[in-house]
Amino acid sequence: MRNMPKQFTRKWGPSLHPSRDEAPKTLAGRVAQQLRLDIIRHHLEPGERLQFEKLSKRYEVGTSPLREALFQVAAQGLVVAEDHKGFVVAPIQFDEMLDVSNLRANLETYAIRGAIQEGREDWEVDLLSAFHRLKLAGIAVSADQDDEDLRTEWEDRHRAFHYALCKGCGSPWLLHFFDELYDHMERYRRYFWKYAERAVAADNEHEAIMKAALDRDEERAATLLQAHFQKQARLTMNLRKKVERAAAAAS
Amino acid sequence: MRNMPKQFTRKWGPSLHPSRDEAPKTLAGRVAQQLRLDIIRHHLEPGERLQFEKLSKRYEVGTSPLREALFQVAAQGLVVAEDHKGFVVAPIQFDEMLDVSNLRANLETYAIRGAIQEGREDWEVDLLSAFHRLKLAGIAVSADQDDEDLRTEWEDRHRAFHYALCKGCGSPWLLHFFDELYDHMERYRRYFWKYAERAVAADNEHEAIMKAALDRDEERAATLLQAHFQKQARLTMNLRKKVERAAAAAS
DNA sequence: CATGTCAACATTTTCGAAAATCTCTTTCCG
DNA sequence: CGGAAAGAGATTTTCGAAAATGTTGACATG
Repeated sequence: MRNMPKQFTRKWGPSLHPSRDEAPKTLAGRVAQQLRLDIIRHHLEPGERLQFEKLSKRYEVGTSPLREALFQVAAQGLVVAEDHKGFVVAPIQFDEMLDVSNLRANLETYAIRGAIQEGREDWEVDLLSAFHRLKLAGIAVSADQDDEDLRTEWEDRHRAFHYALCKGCGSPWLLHFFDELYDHMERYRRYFWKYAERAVAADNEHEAIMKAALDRDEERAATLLQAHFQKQARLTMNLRKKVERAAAAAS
Repeated sequence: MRNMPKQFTRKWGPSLHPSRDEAPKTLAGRVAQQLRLDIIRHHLEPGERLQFEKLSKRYEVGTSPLREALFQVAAQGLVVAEDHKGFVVAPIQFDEMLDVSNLRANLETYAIRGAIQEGREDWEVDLLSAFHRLKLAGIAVSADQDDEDLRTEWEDRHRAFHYALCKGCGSPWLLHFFDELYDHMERYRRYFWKYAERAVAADNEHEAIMKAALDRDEERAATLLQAHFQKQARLTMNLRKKVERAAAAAS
């Protein structure tokens, strides 16, 4: 046993997406995380060119770590790299948003089915507390719709809730894709903050989904989740028209 | 119209995974592709440390492009990066293989449904020719099971066939995930070449799936595809036991 | 004998400058 | 006037060396 090659003894998990909480020890990693946040939160505009000189000043690093950070974020699609032409913040593309939303619907449905079949006790506990935290943040936001920090807190907890739903499925690859897709979705949702009041709080839907999951009712949970995504997609498609009209009028 | 901000006018698509055919113009990109192939084809061993000095000689590049290449491949999970400790070829983990396989089954089923609903004429044509090419390669391989090049050709066409199945769905994100997952799957499949005769050629299954797709019979296609994956999973799980017994005996 | 500390070494990470590539303007010719 | 060619300028990409970090083994200590 003791002489088995090390590829068999390593504990498994893709260890891809760096966990949101743990800070990387290298400059490149830190810059990558800052970049991600700056893009998701629209501190960097969609379509904006990312020049090394400017970013070097902004993040106070040399070209090497900056370059590595850009590649990390580019692999995720939040920036696009063109050979010898540099990097650009990924543009806003409503068709892509729909694609992301549909794929999320599929993946999370798959995940919740797995979680309901295999999820253990701590999955239930985490899910329950994630929902509670989301609910409280929802109440806070509806009290003051314009507070950036409250909305950001809500976003974080919303992500945590959906993540908690999926977590029980025990598929690291799925959770990795979840993270990548959710980053994009959050960016799109934040994009609409500028153009419209917050989409109707869907916490009752979240609660229904959670209850179905805790009841281990696979079909009900799947149906509710699909409906949840479809409703969100409808709402954002309406906003899309609004935004495009506004953009057309401005020209 | 002409003054619309550029994020609306860009044509859409995530443009993530660099297309397999088009060669990157930067050193880093080229090295990344070579690295991918070397890992998938086991020219670099699972678990092997990737030291800059050695890789610098191997690929004849400096540290900067090498580092960028490693990050690109690390984002895909074929190598894992540890801060200040360097890079390692992703280990072989059978649990992960099962995860990848299950996720592929789900994603490709989702894709084939979309393709059957929305796929256009050229999708059908591409699918048909991809199958034909796969079939021919299968015949060639069964004639000489030990020819590396023939098997590699078969692998390429097998990927192309599954890709052609999914392509009609028109979801760039799904196709991106497909590429990432398939790279891992191919690596695992090649891993078994060393330990076992090739898994039974499943070209009759491929043909049945293709026909169902061309008949636009969504349910039949989905069922056949699921069965296809389940059968492959069973086969590889058997091989897994064999490999693990061999590894245990060797120690 | 086990445990902790320190120094020397190996390796990764970062920096700053040189080389390569692209872009934009100007110029020249049909 | 239109379009190709050329050159200046801006930007990205690459290299090689310096700085930072992790690792190993010897030595001292409980």
